Amino acid sequence: MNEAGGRVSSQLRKGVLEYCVLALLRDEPKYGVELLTELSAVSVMTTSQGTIYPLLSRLRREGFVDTELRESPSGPPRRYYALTALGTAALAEFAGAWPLFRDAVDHFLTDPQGDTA
Amino acid sequence: MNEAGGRVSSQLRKGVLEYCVLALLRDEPKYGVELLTELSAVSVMTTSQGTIYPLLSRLRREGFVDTELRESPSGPPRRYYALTALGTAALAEFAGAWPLFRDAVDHFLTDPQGDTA
DNA sequence: ACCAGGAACCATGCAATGCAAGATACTGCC
DNA sequence: GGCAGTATCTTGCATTGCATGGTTCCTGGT
Repeated sequence: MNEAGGRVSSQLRKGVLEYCVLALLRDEPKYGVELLTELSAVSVMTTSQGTIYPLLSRLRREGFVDTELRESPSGPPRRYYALTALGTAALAEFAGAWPLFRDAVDHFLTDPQGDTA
Repeated sequence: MNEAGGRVSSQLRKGVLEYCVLALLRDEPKYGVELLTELSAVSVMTTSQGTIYPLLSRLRREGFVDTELRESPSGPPRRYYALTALGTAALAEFAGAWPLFRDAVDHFLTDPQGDTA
């Protein structure tokens, strides 16, 4: 029940977080906590470890990312996630569907009756 | 199954459909099948009775809408749904949260590293 | 009167996904 | 050895869209 980004934002994240993560990995491999940090940079996308790790596992299981364990300069080893060709394609598919969806919601919010364009 | 608006759009709808319905009711009460038709006008929002009726039941249970049974000129009676003050407030809350969320996704899709503004 | 068909509504069971809470493991410092 | 900090992962749960099927009511043909 956090007020600022509460129930609404939580439901909004469904099905989008996955692609934000893929987008974050577009340029270079990153590890879990790093992704968490970059997501938090945009407050509405802030999420937790309990969300990100199952999500990353699923992405790996479905072949969207490859993983590689690397030693950390200080701490336990980090698992780095890198986009595969399949992951790139999935991201592209989302990038195509998103504007349609976004404009649809904008449409309903601003002009529900659609008559007085 | 529908490929064009398949798994991606389906997940995108989660948590948004509810508010699109509230937006549709903003100006005047409407009944189930009518909402289904207006949603379908924007293809990515197309959904089914199995989605809309449980959703409308929930909106009623939570006090976002009031219902009124009216006779139909031809067919069984129609249950009309009208926005309550609570529903109007929920819609306003969503209308406030949506632009933040929308811009966040746009940000990740277009500039995942966010450094070269 | 009777039956076929369609319009409208609703309930049940399932799948996908985000989340809170907790468990495990590795490193460095004292 | 013990403690703190970083990082990964698992389990159980709540929410929500969806497919399927069933019920009620009206209309039209015979």
